[in-house]
Amino acid sequence: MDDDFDPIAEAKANWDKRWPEHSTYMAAATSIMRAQQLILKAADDSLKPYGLTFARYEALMLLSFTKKGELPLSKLGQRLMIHPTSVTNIIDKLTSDGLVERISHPTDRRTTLARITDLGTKLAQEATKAIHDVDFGIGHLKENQNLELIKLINAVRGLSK
Amino acid sequence: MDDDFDPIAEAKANWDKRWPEHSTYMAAATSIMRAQQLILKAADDSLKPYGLTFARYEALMLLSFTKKGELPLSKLGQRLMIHPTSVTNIIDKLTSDGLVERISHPTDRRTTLARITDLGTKLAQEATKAIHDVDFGIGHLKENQNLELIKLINAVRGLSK
DNA sequence: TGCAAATAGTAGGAAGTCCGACTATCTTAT
DNA sequence: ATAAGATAGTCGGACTTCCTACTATTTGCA
Repeated sequence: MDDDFDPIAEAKANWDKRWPEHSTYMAAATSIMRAQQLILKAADDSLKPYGLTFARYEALMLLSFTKKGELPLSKLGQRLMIHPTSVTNIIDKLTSDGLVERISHPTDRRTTLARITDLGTKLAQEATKAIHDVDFGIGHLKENQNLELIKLINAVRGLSK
Repeated sequence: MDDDFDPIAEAKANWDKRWPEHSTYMAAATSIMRAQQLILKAADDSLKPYGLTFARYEALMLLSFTKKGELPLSKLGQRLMIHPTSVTNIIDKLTSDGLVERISHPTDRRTTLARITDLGTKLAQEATKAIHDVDFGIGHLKENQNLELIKLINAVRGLSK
């Protein structure tokens, strides 16, 4: 059994035989899917001791960067590029863990603000150390590889110009 | 309101202020996470008319590439790089849709084979046309961008050498 | 031979994601 | 002024993923 057999290379070979003009799209798309799994797992593992997931960590950090430590849920969703229902889900959990609290917006009664608590701030700091220790699961990359990757994914995201 | 405001660039700027030595890791990791969501959505949307998801489409294609149209579930899991329980889940659904059937391995009574049905084969062909129409959600990339992306993600996956 | 370890698959449960539907509130255009 | 449309958030449901067991079988070593 091949131990460093690469399933993506195998799939690409199958595509090349049948639909060569689509094979690199398939391989690039599949590569991103697999890489995401690896990164998410590394990040989640490093955050587990703090009771956080990567999704919740990102939300917490976003709040910690604001002047007042608060943000409307809708804005949170935009920044994290997730569905409104996912925001509700994430904030529900952060709230029940005492890391965030829901407060009402002073002038717009539709909107709810999430505000980070002192406990949330402290936990975010510790969690950041942990996730930096593994550099988001890609600590083995070089600086210019990171930059190149960001640039290419900007193209994927349609920001290339 | 900025309309082509980029949340990842914003996050990177926040990191640069505080932890500049980790900022490109954060940005690269986050980029991959977001790109995966976009690609998965594009793929799933194109497959929806056929009642398939990307995960199930991949499994179906893998079976269709084999000589006999069958593969042990464990091997399927290795190729798709997913957890054994996810394989069970995917094959359950494909089976109940009549696209695949479970048969027992002739010599090893522990293993179950998944075998693609005629219906499954036909559906896989049609679904492939649909997903090729959108080129896995990244049809706007150029060939060399695909190749560069694959290469960089091989590094992420630790295959660089 | 025979027992421990590895392998294959599944059940149950926790998380996360999305979608559709729905209420409440604000904005805008007539 | 008011009716139509946009925006904010939540609920319920569907789906996928993983993890922790757990059973059944096979392999391998002693």
